[in-house]
Amino acid sequence: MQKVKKVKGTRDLLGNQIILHNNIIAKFVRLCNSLNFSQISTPILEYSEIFTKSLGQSSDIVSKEMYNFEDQGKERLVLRPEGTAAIARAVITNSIEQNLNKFFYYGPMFRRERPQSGRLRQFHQVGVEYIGSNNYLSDLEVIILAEEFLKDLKIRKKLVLEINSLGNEITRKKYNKSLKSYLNENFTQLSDLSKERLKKNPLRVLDSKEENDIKIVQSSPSIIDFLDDESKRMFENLINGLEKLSVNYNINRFLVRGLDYYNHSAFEYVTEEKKSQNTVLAGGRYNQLFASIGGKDLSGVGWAAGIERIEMHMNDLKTKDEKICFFSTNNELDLEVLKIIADLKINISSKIHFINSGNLKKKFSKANKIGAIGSFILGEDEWKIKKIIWKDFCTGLQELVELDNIDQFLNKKFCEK
RNA sequence: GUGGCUGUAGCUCAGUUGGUUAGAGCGUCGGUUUGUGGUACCGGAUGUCGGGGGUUCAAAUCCCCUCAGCCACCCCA
Repeated sequence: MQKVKKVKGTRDLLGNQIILHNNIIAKFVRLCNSLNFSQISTPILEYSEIFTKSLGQSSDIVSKEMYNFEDQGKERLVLRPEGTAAIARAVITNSIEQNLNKFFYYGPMFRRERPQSGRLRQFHQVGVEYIGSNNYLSDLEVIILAEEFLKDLKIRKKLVLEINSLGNEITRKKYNKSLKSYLNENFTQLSDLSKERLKKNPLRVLDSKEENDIKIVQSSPSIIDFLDDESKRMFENLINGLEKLSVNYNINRFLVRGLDYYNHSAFEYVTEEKKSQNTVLAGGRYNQLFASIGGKDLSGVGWAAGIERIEMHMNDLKTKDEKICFFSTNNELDLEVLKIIADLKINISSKIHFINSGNLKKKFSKANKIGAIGSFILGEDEWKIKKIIWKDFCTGLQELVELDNIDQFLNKKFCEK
């Protein structure tokens, strides 16, 4: 049985899934608008260099996960793997670098990985970017937005906010050196994987999952001790602010970033479930991003959340949409029924469904099966006197409604709900 | 990219140590006479047992290959 397949790691959204998906976005949009973030939508296609220059050649995203191809005009294009770099590009190309830009966005992202729970090749993100401010208060503002968003979705309590500072470039350089020498002292005890990581990106050893690595890492030097005065002040201010705002957080000195453009604050909302994909929302500050793709020296802070990962922690929603069916007793009246539906001038949340086949019994049965709360039935006798039957499926009672009054009848019956 | 598990009707699954026409529940369709559903009863249809190859008198069942899905590593949202 060879059915047509969908592309690996992609999903069709239908039924309750797309309702949930749209709900999440709707809540996000409402919240962002109210905090004066404005929407931006950038293309899914970008030139490869937008990401290769900003994320870093050595990052996994660039080195092996990007959908990267040459189009018919011999241009190197990619399906965007993330939002931040693309938005930075948009800020530069639209010449709005001098503005204070508060953006929010949502849409699909693409990474060619092996799919598993909470990981897809086409996935969807919502995110915000606060660009042009180097003030820790902006960090706080986007974190508050994240807090409100997660509370609105009723998943905040399932998550822990972890936060760290990566300092600036100088701190990182110094710290890297110290960490490297520490790890080299313990080289023989490291896992093979971490030995490899030590060469490519020593910071990554910090979030290894190997038991032995974790032990070694416990007594490694802490990046927080390497922060220069400016970075230190920034981090302290941020922590202070979180305290003042009663945001629950956890300082996690092992929290690092795989992408080159991050510095200073880094934060993640994670679940403590054993699931492997436990990051739901992640963000931080970036000060080298703009320069890396040829813009002014701008700084920003932002985060992105995976819609699919949010969904994993949400309860199944019960859709309680009311349906009202219309059908005839005699198929010759079907066009009349359709005309009645077309002429309705109503403002109700219930959905109108026209049943167009089967004998009368079947029609009732169908109406019942789709969960209708009641039906309008047009019979020959009633049609002659310009009336239609309304049957309430809960009570089983019927009444006759004047066709001229059907709008009022419906509005009155279903409006207050 | 590496590893583990799974693949039988539309869906959820059963299928005993290889043995005749491959099963159940749900769903679907039809019926239980007239213009009335939800409940009940009766009946029908549907599968190249993921695909290909092999072993055997005989394969859903054993072996090999392949594809797909799930899960984990890597990495990340």
